[in-house]
Amino acid sequence: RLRKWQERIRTKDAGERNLQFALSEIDRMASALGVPRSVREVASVIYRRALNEDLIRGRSIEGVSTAALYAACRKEGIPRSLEEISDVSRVDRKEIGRTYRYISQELGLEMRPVDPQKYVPRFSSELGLSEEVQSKANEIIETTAEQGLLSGKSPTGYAAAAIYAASLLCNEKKTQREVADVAQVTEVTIRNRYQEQIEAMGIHA
Amino acid sequence: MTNPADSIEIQNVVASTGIGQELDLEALAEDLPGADFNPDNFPGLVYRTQEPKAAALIFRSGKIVCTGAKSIDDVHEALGIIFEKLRGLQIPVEEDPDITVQNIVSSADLGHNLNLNALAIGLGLEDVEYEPEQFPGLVYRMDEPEVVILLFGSGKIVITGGKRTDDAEGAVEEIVERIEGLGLLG
DNA sequence: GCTTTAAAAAGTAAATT
DNA sequence: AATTTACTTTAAAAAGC
Repeated sequence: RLRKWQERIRTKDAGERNLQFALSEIDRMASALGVPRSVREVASVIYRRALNEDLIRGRSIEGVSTAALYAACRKEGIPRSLEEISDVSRVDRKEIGRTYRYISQELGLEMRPVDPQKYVPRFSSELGLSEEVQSKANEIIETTAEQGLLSGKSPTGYAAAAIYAASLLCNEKKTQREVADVAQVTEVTIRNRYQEQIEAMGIHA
Repeated sequence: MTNPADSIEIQNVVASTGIGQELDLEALAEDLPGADFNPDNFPGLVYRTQEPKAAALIFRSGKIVCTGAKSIDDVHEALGIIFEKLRGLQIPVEEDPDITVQNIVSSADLGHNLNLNALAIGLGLEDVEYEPEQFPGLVYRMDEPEVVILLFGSGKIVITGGKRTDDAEGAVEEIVERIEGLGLLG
Protein backbone atom coordinates (compact mmCIF):
# COMPACT_ATOMS: atom_id res chain seq x y z
CA ARG A 1 0.00 0.00 0.00
CA LEU A 2 2.86 2.25 0.78
CA ARG A 3 4.33 1.54 -2.64
CA LYS A 4 1.14 2.63 -4.34
CA TRP A 5 1.17 5.82 -2.34
CA GLN A 6 4.69 6.58 -3.28
CA GLU A 7 3.96 5.79 -6.87
CA ARG A 8 1.01 8.13 -6.93
CA ILE A 9 3.04 10.86 -5.35
CA ARG A 10 5.87 10.24 -7.75
CA THR A 11 3.49 10.34 -10.71
CA LYS A 12 1.82 13.45 -9.40
CA ASP A 13 5.17 15.08 -8.89
CA ALA A 14 6.32 14.12 -12.36
CA GLY A 15 3.15 15.50 -13.86
CA GLU A 16 3.55 18.64 -11.82
CA ARG A 17 7.13 19.02 -12.92
CA ASN A 18 6.17 18.50 -16.56
CA LEU A 19 3.49 21.17 -16.30
CA GLN A 20 5.92 23.57 -14.69
CA PHE A 21 8.43 22.87 -17.41
CA ALA A 22 5.84 23.48 -20.12
CA LEU A 23 4.71 26.73 -18.56
CA SER A 24 8.27 27.96 -18.11
CA GLU A 25 9.00 27.11 -21.73
CA ILE A 26 5.95 29.04 -22.86
CA ASP A 27 7.17 31.93 -20.75
CA ARG A 28 10.68 31.76 -22.13
CA MET A 29 9.52 31.66 -25.77
CA ALA A 30 6.92 34.35 -25.20
CA SER A 31 9.57 36.64 -23.73
CA ALA A 32 11.90 35.96 -26.62
CA LEU A 33 9.09 36.86 -29.01
CA GLY A 34 8.09 39.87 -26.98
CA VAL A 35 4.41 39.02 -26.76
CA PRO A 36 2.23 40.45 -23.96
CA ARG A 37 1.39 38.53 -20.81
CA SER A 38 -2.17 37.97 -21.95
CA VAL A 39 -0.91 35.78 -24.77
CA ARG A 40 1.13 33.66 -22.36
CA GLU A 41 -1.95 33.15 -20.26
CA VAL A 42 -4.00 32.07 -23.26
CA ALA A 43 -1.19 29.71 -24.26
CA SER A 44 -1.13 28.26 -20.75
CA VAL A 45 -4.86 27.65 -20.85
CA ILE A 46 -4.54 25.91 -24.22
CA TYR A 47 -1.70 23.76 -22.91
CA ARG A 48 -3.68 22.75 -19.79
CA ARG A 49 -6.66 21.88 -21.96
CA ALA A 50 -4.46 19.74 -24.18
CA LEU A 51 -3.10 18.08 -21.06
CA ASN A 52 -6.58 17.38 -19.71
CA GLU A 53 -7.71 15.97 -23.06
CA ASP A 54 -4.66 13.71 -23.06
CA LEU A 55 -3.35 15.17 -26.30
CA ILE A 56 0.26 15.09 -25.26
CA ARG A 57 0.69 11.33 -25.61
CA GLY A 58 3.13 10.55 -28.36
CA ARG A 59 4.17 14.18 -28.59
CA SER A 60 6.84 16.21 -26.87
CA ILE A 61 6.02 18.70 -24.14
CA GLU A 62 8.12 21.22 -26.05
CA GLY A 63 6.12 20.65 -29.21
CA VAL A 64 2.75 21.10 -27.53
CA SER A 65 3.98 24.13 -25.60
CA THR A 66 5.20 25.77 -28.79
CA ALA A 67 2.04 24.92 -30.69
CA ALA A 68 -0.05 26.32 -27.84
CA LEU A 69 1.89 29.57 -27.97
CA TYR A 70 1.54 29.75 -31.77
CA ALA A 71 -2.22 29.24 -31.42
CA ALA A 72 -2.44 31.80 -28.61
CA CYS A 73 -0.70 34.48 -30.67
CA ARG A 74 -3.19 33.92 -33.48
CA LYS A 75 -6.17 33.87 -31.12
CA GLU A 76 -5.05 37.18 -29.64
CA GLY A 77 -4.67 38.78 -33.04
CA ILE A 78 -0.91 39.20 -32.91
CA PRO A 79 0.26 36.20 -34.93
CA ARG A 80 3.85 35.03 -35.18
CA SER A 81 4.74 32.97 -38.23
CA LEU A 82 5.86 29.38 -37.79
CA GLU A 83 9.26 30.59 -38.90
CA GLU A 84 9.45 33.14 -36.11
CA ILE A 85 8.11 30.68 -33.55
CA SER A 86 10.60 28.00 -34.52
CA ASP A 87 13.40 30.54 -34.08
CA VAL A 88 12.76 30.51 -30.33
CA SER A 89 11.73 26.87 -29.98
CA ARG A 90 13.85 23.77 -30.03
CA VAL A 91 11.14 22.05 -32.09
CA ASP A 92 11.33 22.39 -35.85
CA ARG A 93 8.80 24.22 -37.98
CA LYS A 94 7.22 21.11 -39.42
CA GLU A 95 6.59 19.53 -36.05
CA ILE A 96 5.17 22.77 -34.62
CA GLY A 97 2.82 23.02 -37.59
CA ARG A 98 1.51 19.50 -37.35
CA THR A 99 1.14 19.66 -33.56
CA TYR A 100 -0.73 22.94 -33.87
CA ARG A 101 -3.13 21.44 -36.43
CA TYR A 102 -3.68 18.47 -34.16
CA ILE A 103 -4.49 20.37 -30.95
CA SER A 104 -6.46 22.95 -32.90
CA GLN A 105 -8.66 20.19 -34.32
CA GLU A 106 -8.97 18.19 -31.10
CA LEU A 107 -9.70 21.17 -28.87
CA GLY A 108 -12.06 22.66 -31.41
CA LEU A 109 -10.24 25.98 -31.38
CA GLU A 110 -11.88 26.88 -34.69
CA MET A 111 -9.05 29.14 -35.69
CA ARG A 112 -9.67 31.37 -38.65
CA PRO A 113 -6.98 31.79 -41.28
CA VAL A 114 -4.49 34.52 -40.40
CA ASP A 115 -5.35 37.93 -41.87
CA PRO A 116 -2.16 39.37 -43.45
CA GLN A 117 -3.14 42.78 -42.06
CA LYS A 118 -2.28 41.47 -38.61
CA TYR A 119 1.38 41.48 -39.61
CA VAL A 120 1.41 45.02 -40.98
CA PRO A 121 1.97 47.02 -37.76
CA ARG A 122 4.84 44.89 -36.50
CA PHE A 123 6.66 44.49 -39.81
CA SER A 124 6.18 48.14 -40.64
CA SER A 125 7.52 49.41 -37.33
CA GLU A 126 10.53 47.15 -37.66
CA LEU A 127 11.14 48.84 -40.98
CA GLY A 128 10.46 52.26 -39.56
CA LEU A 129 7.56 52.93 -41.89
CA SER A 130 4.94 55.57 -41.29
CA GLU A 131 1.29 55.23 -40.39
CA GLU A 132 0.48 56.29 -43.93
CA VAL A 133 2.34 53.34 -45.41
CA GLN A 134 0.60 50.97 -43.03
CA SER A 135 -2.82 52.27 -44.03
CA LYS A 136 -1.93 51.89 -47.67
CA ALA A 137 -0.68 48.34 -47.12
CA ASN A 138 -3.88 47.45 -45.31
CA GLU A 139 -5.91 48.92 -48.13
CA ILE A 140 -4.01 46.84 -50.67
CA ILE A 141 -4.50 43.68 -48.63
CA GLU A 142 -8.18 44.27 -48.01
CA THR A 143 -8.97 45.17 -51.60
CA THR A 144 -7.03 42.38 -53.28
CA ALA A 145 -8.09 39.73 -50.77
CA GLU A 146 -11.71 40.60 -51.52
CA GLN A 147 -10.97 39.85 -55.15
CA GLY A 148 -9.91 36.36 -54.15
CA LEU A 149 -6.20 36.93 -54.59
CA LEU A 150 -5.35 35.68 -51.11
CA SER A 151 -6.53 32.08 -51.58
CA GLY A 152 -3.73 29.64 -50.83
CA LYS A 153 -1.08 32.29 -50.28
CA SER A 154 1.06 32.59 -47.19
CA PRO A 155 -0.09 35.52 -44.99
CA THR A 156 3.46 36.71 -44.32
CA GLY A 157 4.43 36.82 -47.99
CA TYR A 158 1.16 38.58 -48.79
CA ALA A 159 1.69 41.19 -46.08
CA ALA A 160 5.32 41.67 -47.10
CA ALA A 161 4.37 42.38 -50.72
CA ALA A 162 1.68 44.85 -49.69
CA ILE A 163 4.09 46.67 -47.38
CA TYR A 164 6.69 46.81 -50.15
CA ALA A 165 4.12 48.18 -52.59
CA ALA A 166 2.84 50.72 -50.08
CA SER A 167 6.36 51.92 -49.29
CA LEU A 168 6.85 52.66 -52.99
CA LEU A 169 3.50 54.42 -53.33
CA CYS A 170 4.17 56.60 -50.29
CA ASN A 171 7.73 57.48 -51.29
CA GLU A 172 9.22 55.71 -48.30
CA LYS A 173 10.81 52.97 -50.35
CA LYS A 174 12.23 49.89 -48.70
CA THR A 175 14.02 47.31 -50.80
CA GLN A 176 12.55 43.89 -51.36
CA ARG A 177 15.45 42.48 -49.39
CA GLU A 178 14.73 44.66 -46.37
CA VAL A 179 11.06 43.69 -46.33
CA ALA A 180 11.89 40.06 -47.03
CA ASP A 181 14.21 39.94 -44.05
CA VAL A 182 11.69 41.17 -41.49
CA ALA A 183 8.91 38.99 -42.90
CA GLN A 184 11.23 35.99 -43.29
CA VAL A 185 10.19 35.26 -46.87
CA THR A 186 12.21 35.39 -50.08
CA GLU A 187 12.44 38.29 -52.48
CA VAL A 188 10.97 36.03 -55.14
CA THR A 189 7.79 35.62 -53.12
CA ILE A 190 7.50 39.37 -52.58
CA ARG A 191 8.01 39.98 -56.29
CA ASN A 192 5.32 37.48 -57.26
CA ARG A 193 2.72 38.72 -54.76
CA TYR A 194 3.57 42.36 -55.52
CA GLN A 195 2.94 41.92 -59.24
CA GLU A 196 -0.45 40.32 -58.62
CA GLN A 197 -1.47 42.92 -56.09
CA ILE A 198 -0.63 46.02 -58.10
CA GLU A 199 -2.36 44.53 -61.11
CA ALA A 200 -5.47 43.79 -59.07
CA MET A 201 -5.35 47.31 -57.64
CA GLY A 202 -5.11 48.71 -61.14
CA ILE A 203 -2.02 50.61 -60.15
CA HIS A 204 0.09 52.49 -62.66
CA ALA A 205 3.69 51.56 -61.69
CA MET B 1 -21.04 24.34 -69.51
CA THR B 2 -18.66 21.54 -68.86
CA ASN B 3 -19.54 19.28 -66.01
CA PRO B 4 -16.87 19.16 -63.26
CA ALA B 5 -17.49 15.40 -63.07
CA ASP B 6 -16.27 15.09 -66.65
CA SER B 7 -12.93 16.56 -65.63
CA ILE B 8 -12.18 13.77 -63.18
CA GLU B 9 -8.93 11.97 -63.88
CA ILE B 10 -7.56 9.08 -61.86
CA GLN B 11 -3.96 9.88 -60.98
CA ASN B 12 -2.94 6.97 -58.81
CA VAL B 13 -4.36 3.67 -57.61
CA VAL B 14 -2.99 1.78 -54.61
CA ALA B 15 -3.81 -1.90 -54.29
CA SER B 16 -2.68 -4.88 -52.28
CA THR B 17 -2.48 -8.56 -53.05
CA GLY B 18 -0.48 -11.67 -52.15
CA ILE B 19 0.93 -14.68 -53.95
CA GLY B 20 0.37 -17.07 -51.04
CA GLN B 21 4.04 -17.97 -50.89
CA GLU B 22 6.92 -16.82 -48.68
CA LEU B 23 9.77 -15.17 -50.52
CA ASP B 24 13.51 -14.93 -50.15
CA LEU B 25 13.91 -11.26 -50.97
CA GLU B 26 17.71 -11.39 -50.96
CA ALA B 27 17.63 -14.00 -53.72
CA LEU B 28 14.80 -12.22 -55.53
CA ALA B 29 16.79 -8.99 -55.54
CA GLU B 30 19.56 -10.86 -57.38
CA ASP B 31 17.26 -12.48 -59.92
CA LEU B 32 15.02 -9.50 -60.66
CA PRO B 33 16.85 -6.92 -62.78
CA GLY B 34 16.06 -3.41 -61.58
CA ALA B 35 14.85 -4.47 -58.16
CA ASP B 36 15.71 -2.20 -55.22
CA PHE B 37 16.11 -3.89 -51.87
CA ASN B 38 17.50 -2.10 -48.80
CA PRO B 39 16.30 -4.07 -45.80
CA ASP B 40 18.00 -1.58 -43.49
CA ASN B 41 15.72 1.15 -44.75
CA PHE B 42 12.55 -0.71 -45.55
CA PRO B 43 11.50 -4.38 -45.37
CA GLY B 44 9.98 -4.41 -48.85
CA LEU B 45 11.66 -4.93 -52.20
CA VAL B 46 10.80 -2.29 -54.78
CA TYR B 47 10.13 -3.32 -58.36
CA ARG B 48 8.96 -0.99 -61.11
CA THR B 49 7.09 -1.90 -64.28
CA GLN B 50 7.48 0.25 -67.39
CA GLU B 51 4.20 -0.44 -69.18
CA PRO B 52 1.93 0.21 -67.50
CA LYS B 53 4.06 2.40 -65.28
CA ALA B 54 3.73 1.32 -61.67
CA ALA B 55 5.77 0.42 -58.60
CA ALA B 56 5.37 -2.69 -56.50
CA LEU B 57 6.52 -3.30 -52.95
CA ILE B 58 7.15 -7.00 -52.49
CA PHE B 59 7.39 -8.41 -48.96
CA ARG B 60 8.88 -11.54 -47.44
CA SER B 61 5.38 -12.77 -46.62
CA GLY B 62 4.50 -12.79 -50.29
CA LYS B 63 2.19 -9.82 -49.90
CA ILE B 64 2.50 -7.13 -52.53
CA VAL B 65 1.50 -3.47 -52.71
CA CYS B 66 1.08 -1.88 -56.12
CA THR B 67 1.04 1.90 -56.51
CA GLY B 68 1.44 4.48 -59.23
CA ALA B 69 -0.96 2.92 -61.74
CA LYS B 70 -3.40 5.24 -63.51
CA SER B 71 -6.36 2.86 -63.50
CA ILE B 72 -7.62 -0.30 -61.88
CA ASP B 73 -7.01 -2.13 -65.15
CA ASP B 74 -3.40 -0.95 -65.08
CA VAL B 75 -3.05 -2.29 -61.53
CA HIS B 76 -4.16 -5.73 -62.72
CA GLU B 77 -1.92 -5.52 -65.74
CA ALA B 78 1.15 -4.46 -63.74
CA LEU B 79 0.60 -7.12 -61.10
CA GLY B 80 0.02 -9.69 -63.85
CA ILE B 81 3.45 -8.85 -65.23
CA ILE B 82 4.98 -9.29 -61.78
CA PHE B 83 3.21 -12.62 -61.24
CA GLU B 84 4.60 -13.88 -64.52
CA LYS B 85 8.10 -12.66 -63.67
CA LEU B 86 7.94 -14.58 -60.40
CA ARG B 87 6.64 -17.73 -62.08
CA GLY B 88 9.49 -17.38 -64.53
CA LEU B 89 11.80 -17.62 -61.53
CA GLN B 90 10.17 -20.92 -60.52
CA ILE B 91 8.27 -19.23 -57.72
CA PRO B 92 4.81 -20.70 -57.28
CA VAL B 93 2.18 -17.98 -57.57
CA GLU B 94 -1.51 -18.57 -56.86
CA GLU B 95 -3.84 -18.87 -59.85
CA ASP B 96 -5.70 -15.61 -59.55
CA PRO B 97 -4.57 -13.74 -56.44
CA ASP B 98 -7.21 -11.43 -55.02
CA ILE B 99 -6.36 -7.81 -55.71
CA THR B 100 -7.85 -5.24 -53.34
CA VAL B 101 -7.96 -1.57 -54.26
CA GLN B 102 -6.99 0.40 -51.16
CA ASN B 103 -7.00 3.97 -52.35
CA ILE B 104 -7.70 5.97 -55.48
CA VAL B 105 -6.31 9.46 -56.00
CA SER B 106 -8.15 11.62 -58.53
CA SER B 107 -7.98 15.21 -59.68
CA ALA B 108 -10.75 17.39 -61.07
CA ASP B 109 -11.55 20.98 -61.95
CA LEU B 110 -14.57 22.84 -60.59
CA GLY B 111 -14.16 25.42 -63.33
CA HIS B 112 -14.18 28.51 -61.11
CA ASN B 113 -11.74 30.15 -58.75
CA LEU B 114 -12.48 29.57 -55.10
CA ASN B 115 -12.28 31.96 -52.17
CA LEU B 116 -10.74 29.54 -49.70
CA ASN B 117 -11.13 31.90 -46.74
CA ALA B 118 -14.84 32.14 -47.29
CA LEU B 119 -15.04 28.44 -48.01
CA ALA B 120 -13.27 27.51 -44.77
CA ILE B 121 -15.84 29.41 -42.77
CA GLY B 122 -18.75 28.34 -44.95
CA LEU B 123 -17.99 24.63 -44.87
CA GLY B 124 -17.47 24.90 -41.14
CA LEU B 125 -14.16 25.34 -39.39
CA GLU B 126 -14.88 22.03 -37.66
CA ASP B 127 -14.51 19.88 -40.76
CA VAL B 128 -11.97 22.03 -42.49
CA GLU B 129 -8.26 22.47 -42.26
CA TYR B 130 -6.93 25.50 -44.09
CA GLU B 131 -3.47 26.67 -43.16
CA PRO B 132 -2.05 28.54 -46.16
CA GLU B 133 1.16 29.16 -44.26
CA GLN B 134 1.75 25.41 -44.36
CA PHE B 135 -0.03 24.27 -47.50
CA PRO B 136 -2.02 26.17 -50.18
CA GLY B 137 -4.88 23.68 -50.28
CA LEU B 138 -7.97 23.55 -48.09
CA VAL B 139 -8.45 20.07 -46.63
CA TYR B 140 -12.04 18.92 -46.40
CA ARG B 141 -13.02 15.58 -44.91
CA MET B 142 -16.26 14.36 -46.44
CA ASP B 143 -18.50 11.79 -44.77
CA GLU B 144 -20.34 10.42 -47.79
CA PRO B 145 -18.54 9.31 -49.77
CA GLU B 146 -15.81 8.96 -47.15
CA VAL B 147 -12.97 10.77 -48.89
CA VAL B 148 -10.66 13.68 -48.30
CA ILE B 149 -10.74 16.54 -50.76
CA LEU B 150 -8.03 19.12 -51.26
CA LEU B 151 -9.43 22.34 -52.75
CA PHE B 152 -7.25 25.01 -54.32
CA GLY B 153 -7.79 28.64 -55.19
CA SER B 154 -7.77 27.77 -58.89
CA GLY B 155 -10.79 25.54 -58.49
CA LYS B 156 -8.69 22.44 -59.10
CA ILE B 157 -9.21 19.71 -56.54
CA VAL B 158 -7.76 16.38 -55.47
CA ILE B 159 -9.93 13.55 -54.15
CA THR B 160 -8.24 10.78 -52.19
CA GLY B 161 -9.05 8.07 -49.70
CA GLY B 162 -11.80 6.46 -51.81
CA LYS B 163 -11.72 2.79 -52.76
CA ARG B 164 -14.22 2.85 -55.60
CA THR B 165 -14.03 4.55 -58.95
CA ASP B 166 -17.36 6.28 -58.42
CA ASP B 167 -16.32 7.76 -55.07
CA ALA B 168 -14.69 10.62 -56.95
CA GLU B 169 -17.88 11.24 -58.93
CA GLY B 170 -19.94 11.27 -55.74
CA ALA B 171 -17.45 13.53 -54.01
CA VAL B 172 -17.40 16.07 -56.84
CA GLU B 173 -21.18 16.08 -57.00
CA GLU B 174 -21.40 16.63 -53.26
CA ILE B 175 -18.74 19.31 -52.99
CA VAL B 176 -20.18 21.25 -55.93
CA GLU B 177 -23.57 21.12 -54.29
CA ARG B 178 -22.20 22.35 -50.97
CA ILE B 179 -20.18 25.15 -52.49
CA GLU B 180 -23.09 26.26 -54.64
CA GLY B 181 -25.33 26.14 -51.58
CA LEU B 182 -22.99 28.63 -49.97
CA GLY B 183 -23.06 30.78 -53.07
CA LEU B 184 -19.30 30.50 -53.33
CA LEU B 185 -18.95 28.89 -56.74
CA GLY B 186 -18.45 31.34 -59.55
C1' DG C 1 4.87 7.10 -34.52
C1' DC C 2 8.52 5.99 -38.37
C1' DT C 3 10.52 3.81 -42.54
C1' DT C 4 9.05 3.31 -48.69
C1' DT C 5 6.10 3.77 -53.08
C1' DA C 6 3.21 6.85 -56.44
C1' DA C 7 0.44 10.87 -58.03
C1' DA C 8 -2.11 15.46 -58.30
C1' DA C 9 -2.91 20.19 -56.67
C1' DA C 10 -0.13 25.33 -55.79
C1' DG C 11 2.94 27.86 -52.89
C1' DT C 12 7.52 28.53 -51.33
C1' DA C 13 12.45 27.92 -51.41
C1' DA C 14 17.14 27.03 -52.85
C1' DA C 15 20.56 25.92 -56.24
C1' DT C 16 22.10 26.63 -61.15
C1' DT C 17 22.63 28.93 -65.22
C1' DA D 1 15.67 36.66 -63.47
C1' DA D 2 14.41 32.18 -65.54
C1' DT D 3 14.93 26.95 -64.84
C1' DT D 4 15.24 23.05 -62.31
C1' DT D 5 14.72 20.38 -58.35
C1' DA D 6 12.53 19.64 -54.13
C1' DC D 7 9.68 19.98 -50.21
C1' DT D 8 4.85 21.06 -47.92
C1' DT D 9 -0.56 18.31 -47.70
C1' DT D 10 -4.07 14.15 -48.36
C1' DA D 11 -5.02 8.53 -48.47
C1' DA D 12 -3.71 3.48 -48.15
C1' DA D 13 -1.27 -1.06 -47.86
C1' DA D 14 2.85 -3.80 -46.65
C1' DA D 15 6.69 -5.74 -42.01
C1' DG D 16 9.17 -4.20 -38.35
C1' DC D 17 11.20 -1.15 -35.10
